[in-house]
Formats: sequence, C-alpha cells, structure tokens
Amino acid sequence: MKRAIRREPHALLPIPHVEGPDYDALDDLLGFSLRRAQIAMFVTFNEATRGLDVTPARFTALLIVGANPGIRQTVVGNVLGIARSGANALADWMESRGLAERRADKRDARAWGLYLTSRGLSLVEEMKRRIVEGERKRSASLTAGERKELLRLLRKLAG
Amino acid sequence: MKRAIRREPHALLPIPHVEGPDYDALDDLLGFSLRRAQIAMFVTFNEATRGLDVTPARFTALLIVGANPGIRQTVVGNVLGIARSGANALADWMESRGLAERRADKRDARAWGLYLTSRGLSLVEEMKRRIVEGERKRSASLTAGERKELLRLLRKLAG
DNA sequence: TATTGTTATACTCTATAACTATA
DNA sequence: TATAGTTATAGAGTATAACAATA
Repeated sequence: MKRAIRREPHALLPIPHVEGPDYDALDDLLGFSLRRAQIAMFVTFNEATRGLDVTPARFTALLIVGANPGIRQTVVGNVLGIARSGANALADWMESRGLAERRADKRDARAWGLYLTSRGLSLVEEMKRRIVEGERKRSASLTAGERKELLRLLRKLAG
Repeated sequence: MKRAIRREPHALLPIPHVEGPDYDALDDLLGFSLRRAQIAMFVTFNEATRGLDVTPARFTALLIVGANPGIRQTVVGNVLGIARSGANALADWMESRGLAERRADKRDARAWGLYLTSRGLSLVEEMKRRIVEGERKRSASLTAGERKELLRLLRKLAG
C-alpha cells in the first residue's frame, strides 16, 4: 500500500511574505530584504538554466575563465569569495565536463592557467543568454532606470 | 616544530571586487551584485552580534515569535522560507537556551504556540539594537533616501 | 618563508521522507 | 485525507588544515 506523496516547501521557491504575522522590524532591515531578493533571483537562475547542471558559482567561474584565458584558480576563488579548495573543486568540475583545460603556466611552475574549451565557450554563451533573459523577466516590474539604480546601490553596499 | 599558520580567506569577509580580471557581464547581473551585497550585510550582522550565538535565521525566528506570541512553528518556517523540520530545530534551539517556551495550543491539540521568555525578550531587543546599528554603519555611504529606495526596489524584486 | 595547487575532513544548513497524533 | 510536529538521514557547499612543489 503506497503512502500518499506529500510535498514539502521546495527549496526552489521564493520566500513568501506571509499574510497574518507581524513582521516587526524585519521589513525595514536591508539584510532581510536582501536575502528575499537574492533567493527570488536564485529561483529565476535555476529556472533559466534548467538542465544545464549549473549553479551560480559554476556559471561565475566559467564566465570569468572565458573572459580571462589563463587565469589561475586562486584568482577565480577570490572573485567568488571562496577558499582555494573550493576553486579547485570548480576547476575539477569544469575539466570533468570538458568545459575547460588546465595548462601549465610558463612563468610559474606552481600554477595552472585555466582555459575554456570550445564546448565551454558555447555553454557559457548559452547560459548568459538564458540568465540575462531570466533576469529581464524577474525584474520586469522595475523600469530600466530602477534596475540601473538598484545595481548602483547594491554595488555601493557591497563595497 | 610548529607549522606556520596560514590564513585562508575567511568566510566572514565580503566578496572583494578583484583588481585585474575582466568581470564580463557579471557587473550587470542583479544576481551577482545581490549576492555580494547580501554577504557584505551578513558580515556586518556577524560583527554586530558577536558573542550572542545567533544567526540571521535565529534572529528572524526570535523576532517573529516576539512580535507574534503563540505563533506556530510552521508559520515561523513559512516566514523564513524553510521546511518544518528546520523550524522545529530553531524552536529546539530557542527552548534549550531558555529564550522561548512551547505551550499547548488550546484550539488545536496538534499544535504548539511559541512564546518568548523574559530572557528571550531582552535578547531580541539587544540584538535589534546591535543589528540596526550595524546596518546604519554598513549603509553609511547611502543617503537616507537611497536606503529607502533600495529597500523598496528589493521588496519589489522579491515579489 | 610564502604561495599554488591539492586532498581529506568536518561542519552547517537544509530538504526529504517517514512516523504519530489530531483535525 | 490532511495537517502540526517530530525525528533520522542525506546532500550541497564551504572552511580548515595539512602536504608537496615551487617561488
């Protein structure tokens, strides 16, 4: 006898603003709204890249390697704000999928340079198209000016 | 012979905008700047609440329970956007620290109502003071109008 | 001594799934 | 049959710490 399937709140859902409870100071805290907005955008990212086996960190890493051929893992890690071990795992992932190669750095025998393969280059272009389109839909309620202002304020806040 | 201590990039550091690499489309994507801004604010949160053994989720849960005495765990989970099992763990944490109590709900024998203790109430006030002050410092480069506009745009984006 | 890459390990957060008591 | 809470388990992502090779 099969048990009924019950769906839990899935991770890939935006955080709702629940009717009923008093949110107290929450709605005036940047931290809370930043988190809600970020998750909403994360949901959009996932929908846009469905089937591509990608995450924001993977996309960012591929994009950076594509724009900076020969870049070192450590620098990719710095851009992402993660430790070297994490950047290493990302490089392993890229190589295992045939999206990038490690080539010896001629100036420093300790280091590898990362280079996208043609497959990596076309994947990153496809992802970029989808993600830009996803962001366009998600921010459709914002005017072009508002979107630009939001970006400016976020960058200012990120310091 | 002791090995030299080497500091890895600590989690509690903002994501830097690295000099050198080409960021390509990254600086025009809301997702990327949202993440950088959110982490910067998370760092601020941690500095402001150092020693209080708190996380953003714990703070949010305490605040919501404080503002909504008798609220159910599931509703707290909905506000946070997490599954019931996670909300349950948060309630366990609150009780184990003497910050909240579960009391039987008279209208529904399946449910508990959550209530802050006096210790929980004073802690949440202390946290609120510190976090508001931390946000004030972090967003000092924004005018009051810019901060308000940022909040408005974030809420719009979060849907 | 410091840095690059690497590997192994541990921790945190969260979802998933199953279960119980009650609705 | 559905819902509130509970518990156990697993997975993703990341830091930490150590190490070899090179600077």
